[in-house]
Amino acid sequence: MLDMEKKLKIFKALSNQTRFMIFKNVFTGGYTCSLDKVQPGVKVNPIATCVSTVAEHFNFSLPTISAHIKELKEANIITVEKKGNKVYIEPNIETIREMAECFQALVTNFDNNRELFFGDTLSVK
Amino acid sequence: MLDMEKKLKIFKALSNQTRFMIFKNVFTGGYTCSLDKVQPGVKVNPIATCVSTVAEHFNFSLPTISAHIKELKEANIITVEKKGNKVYIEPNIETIREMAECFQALVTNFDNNRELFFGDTLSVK
DNA sequence: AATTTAGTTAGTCAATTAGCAAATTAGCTA
DNA sequence: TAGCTAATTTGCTAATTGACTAACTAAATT
Repeated sequence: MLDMEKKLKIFKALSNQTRFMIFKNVFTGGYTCSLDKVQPGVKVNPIATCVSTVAEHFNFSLPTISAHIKELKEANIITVEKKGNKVYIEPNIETIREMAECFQALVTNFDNNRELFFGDTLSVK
Repeated sequence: MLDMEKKLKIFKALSNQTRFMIFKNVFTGGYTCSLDKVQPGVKVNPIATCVSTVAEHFNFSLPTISAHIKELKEANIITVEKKGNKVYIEPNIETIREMAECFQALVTNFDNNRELFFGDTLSVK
């Protein structure tokens, strides 16, 4: 379960446009870099990318992108794994699934409460 | 549909602990202030609260809380309505529903892609 | 009409953030 | 081993954020 502190980190990580775009592209596999460069025998998720490949797609310096990726990692919405001198980045689907569940729980509870206590109406006299 | 700019605002709004707590309590109805003070004939959501009632529950000044509420409003995750000299605050369930759908769509697409393209396995040789 | 209540606006300040370049570390390659 | 590639760390700056108090506006109460 995601406690408040973890949620705050996730929201903060996703509140910056650059990080949001990195996340988007890591998540949708837009910047795949691993399959064509991987050493024989190295096991890497085929949608993984790496820091410099991500950086190629932004007009920001590598250190800036690296720092953003670190923040996404610390929010636990991506995972990173060093193989050789590259750092492979993958989406952390479990955290996203939990976020979906949190928001959905809010909606469900809200609807249930409204029905149970207020007869499914939003206004009172 | 929530475009990127709207999502960024929502994430930013929820990335601050004070705003997160305000949101939580507005959403779960913890700080109800309206029913016992409402004027005859004034229609207010029974789970609505107002700015000063929220502020009572925090060790921050009223202007600070007011500014936080403004940011939550501009992120469209709460709505505010002035009645007399009070501002009643309500959760905006529709935006939360959309957030739940966005995260769920990400999860669903990820699972589908993995199954379709990678045979439901995360690693390749 | 004067006072109180509810809330916002304006101005200030310290802390944090997001960017950069330079230096450093670690691993690969010739 | 020397040099290249990938990434991180360090130190810097400008902009933004989150808090405050004081001053203000608007509505309700006395």
